[in-house]
Amino acid sequence: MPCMADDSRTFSAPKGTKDILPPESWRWQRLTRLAMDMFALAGFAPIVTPEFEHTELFERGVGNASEVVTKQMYTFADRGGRSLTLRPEGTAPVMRAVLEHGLERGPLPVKVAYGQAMFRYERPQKGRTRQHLQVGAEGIGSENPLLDAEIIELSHRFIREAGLEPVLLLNSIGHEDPSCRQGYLKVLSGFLQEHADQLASEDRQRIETNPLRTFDSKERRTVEVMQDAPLLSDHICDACREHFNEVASALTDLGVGFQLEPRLVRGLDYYTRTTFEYQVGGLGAQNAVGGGGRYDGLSEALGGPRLPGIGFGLGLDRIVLALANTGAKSEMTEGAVHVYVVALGGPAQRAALKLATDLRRAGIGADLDLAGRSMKGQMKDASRSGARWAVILGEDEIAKGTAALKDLRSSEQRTVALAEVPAAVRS
RNA sequence: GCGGCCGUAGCUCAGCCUGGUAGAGCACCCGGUUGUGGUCCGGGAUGUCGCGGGUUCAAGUCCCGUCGGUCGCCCCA
Repeated sequence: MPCMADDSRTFSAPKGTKDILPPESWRWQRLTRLAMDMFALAGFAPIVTPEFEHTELFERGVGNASEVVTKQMYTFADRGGRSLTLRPEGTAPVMRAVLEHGLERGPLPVKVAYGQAMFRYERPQKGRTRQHLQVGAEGIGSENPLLDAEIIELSHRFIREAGLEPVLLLNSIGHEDPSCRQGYLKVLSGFLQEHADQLASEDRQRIETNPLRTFDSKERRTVEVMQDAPLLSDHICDACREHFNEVASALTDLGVGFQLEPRLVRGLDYYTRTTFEYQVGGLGAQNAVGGGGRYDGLSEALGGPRLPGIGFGLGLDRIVLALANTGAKSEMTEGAVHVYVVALGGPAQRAALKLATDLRRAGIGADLDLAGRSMKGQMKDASRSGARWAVILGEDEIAKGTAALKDLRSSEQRTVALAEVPAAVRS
């Protein structure tokens, strides 16, 4: 692959970014539309937030202890000296927008959906780039466990509709209170201290900073120790347990299969209670195509009122990657061109452009050759374009006000009046 | 931030070990048909062999550096 970063004549895309080119770009567009349409059918309206925010939003929202904030943010100072950061995740910006515009004073829950790029400064590898596209939805302003179920069912259905068979992992991580998660963290820290000498050194450091994350470790020694670690699910408060049971039974009602995963921990600090993650194969070292959870304390962390909510984010890049692995036929090559207008001779080109334009104005996909190809070349290009019909305009046809209409599937050809072409190709 | 592998035509890659004038397939364009595609046949264009330095009469090939890609660790969608 030519890389010309140090060549003065050409450029390459920045490290960790990529271009999405035809024909693959069709699949991306289709998936994004499918997501936003499905979310809309469930009452989630589109929202668009800025590509960058005040750095402080993520520090306070996502959490200073999280890896995303400490190591992975694209932070820069603008000309006014403000510290800004390219959006690394979608939920904090949405909550900020809700609070800024007082949407929480309207009907609740606020239900919004997005399809936007996220930026994280990481070492690229399979399924991980520095800019990736996520589709997601947020339901803000309700504690009802049925909202959890609604959100989870929606994300689950989208992944399946996209063509994957995900495993849904479900857990509750309780809420921030001595009677619940904080109490548990003391128990867990105690346990980790006791076994500190058996942990991998990197995990030993996390006892102080973020003990929950030791459950994520892939170090064999740590994993073995964690087999016997006390589980959060055994220590959450009654209210959280009840909430979780409601979510689980509602999901069962809806026919959504899930797997309880008491060790599931997610990387963003704002999560409370319900957390979930979707896993599929074929992603290399990565295995999650998406996830989400409740963030009942996020609004208050940002200085707003108590405003519980839940949402999810799904990585389009990983979904596309996993799809390629299923061997799912990529019928993504077909564009929207239905008619290809073949022009014979320079003067005919003008008539061909006119006809193609008329067809487009009538809502019919049409293309033509403006590169000066031979007739054979144009017919080949017509075939390549995926068009069903070829309309041939030569001197004879123009003189008579007709066109030769060829069905590219059956190879049948007939002559029709020029004005009747749109009607003829509609059938 | 750390480690493995890889940079040769638009794409996939051979050539590198054993230094001697740059190759294949696919794709693209033209022709085989006074105006007819998807098959077939013939022809054609295309490369600072990632970049910089070193060794040598001679470097795509050997050595050093560098940039990039890729996969993994960490973490996450």
